[in-house]
Amino acid sequence: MGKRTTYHHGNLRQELIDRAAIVIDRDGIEALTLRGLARELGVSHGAPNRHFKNKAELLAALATEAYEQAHHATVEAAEEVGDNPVRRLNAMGRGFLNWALDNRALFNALNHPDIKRSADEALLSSMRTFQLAAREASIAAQAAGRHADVDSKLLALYNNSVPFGAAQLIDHPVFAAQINHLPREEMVEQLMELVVPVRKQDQAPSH
Amino acid sequence: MGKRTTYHHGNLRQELIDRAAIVIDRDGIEALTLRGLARELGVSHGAPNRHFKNKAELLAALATEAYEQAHHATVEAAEEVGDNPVRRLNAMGRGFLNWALDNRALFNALNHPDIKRSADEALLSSMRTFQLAAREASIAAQAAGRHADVDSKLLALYNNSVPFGAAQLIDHPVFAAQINHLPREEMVEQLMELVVPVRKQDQAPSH
DNA sequence: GCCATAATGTAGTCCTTGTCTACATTTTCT
DNA sequence: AGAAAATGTAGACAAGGACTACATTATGGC
Repeated sequence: MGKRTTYHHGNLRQELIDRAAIVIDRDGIEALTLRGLARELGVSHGAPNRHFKNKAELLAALATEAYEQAHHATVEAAEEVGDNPVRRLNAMGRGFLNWALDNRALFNALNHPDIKRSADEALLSSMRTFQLAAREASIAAQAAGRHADVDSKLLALYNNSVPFGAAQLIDHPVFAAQINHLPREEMVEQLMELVVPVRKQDQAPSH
Repeated sequence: MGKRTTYHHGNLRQELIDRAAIVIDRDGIEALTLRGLARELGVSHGAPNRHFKNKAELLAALATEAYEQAHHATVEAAEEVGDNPVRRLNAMGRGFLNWALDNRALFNALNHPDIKRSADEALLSSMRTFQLAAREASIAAQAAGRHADVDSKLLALYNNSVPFGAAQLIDHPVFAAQINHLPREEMVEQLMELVVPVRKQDQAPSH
């Protein structure tokens, strides 16, 4: 841990964010302290204040990284399935859900109810980038014929709600017991198949 | 506030829970303190400890009440629409979502990532009651022909994910901008219509 | 290369909070 | 009525957030 020879740490800001995610996974969000992070990284208790004015700002930075990662995960998943807009929308849901399940601390940061209060420009920007990609994918799929008759904003909400809600429920101590009999990848795929069916056909609304 | 003449408060435990919800709505979860609650209720700083061993236990109690209220709201919504299992499932989603939007603090408590760590028997019990009702409604609708071919546990996850995820997203500063043009009730109804269609027909899978 | 200045880390301080303990008051039960 | 349980109070202490003055290092103009 934290033993270093140089006076300056070199990369403290990013390591604070990374370590915060580890601590949240390990001990919970309530146990996250700036002083504790400083100890784990081998710097003095005041050092984190040079990078984050306060604790809320650290949370905001964590959430910013969360949105960036989520965006990356969804876009990458879409790229893997080619050009079909419906397949892309389906893939983005899977990509997001897989990312959320693999990065609980970041997903929690992204959903932290206080995040709205301390949102700075960087956070808002990462939110918008992520949201825009999700929205555009939904609109493209709709233009390709999926749920053509539904209000597009509402449809985007629906498409987004499933991965967000499922990520919440899947590691819920009571709800999770239902579904852990399925392999993760299989479960994610079947779930998204209910939202945006792609197995049999892409665009016809009935089956 | 909190001026009282009697030595004993009379109903401190419940008022701590109620006030906690108010504080969370007003100032955020990070701003919730036991001493602050004590001040607002006009009791000494140690009084809350008589009812909650620690802060986590207060959060657990808040979450317990949240699950009880959520259960009540969903069951009541189901009762209002009669016996048809598909209509009931649809109504429960609407009931939950409307409750969540009207009770942000309790919904946040119910989703607090640390809740799992401090779950006592009362909380687990309220979780199970709520989860069971949701699960049984999903199974009943499936028995009535809705998505008969899908794994029932996965289908229950899907049915639950939408209200949970939507409640998260609807008051999100960036995502919300999309949908606030619709009246709330209308939006909830249209959203659940996408998950469990009831307007045109109840049981036929195609439209 | 030199040095003014910014960036970054340290140590000390103050205030608040969580939690424990000893004690006070009230309610409950017999 | 009186013992025992429940509930509230006051004080103490450790830990954390946030501020300050100061120390060390990095950087950019010259």
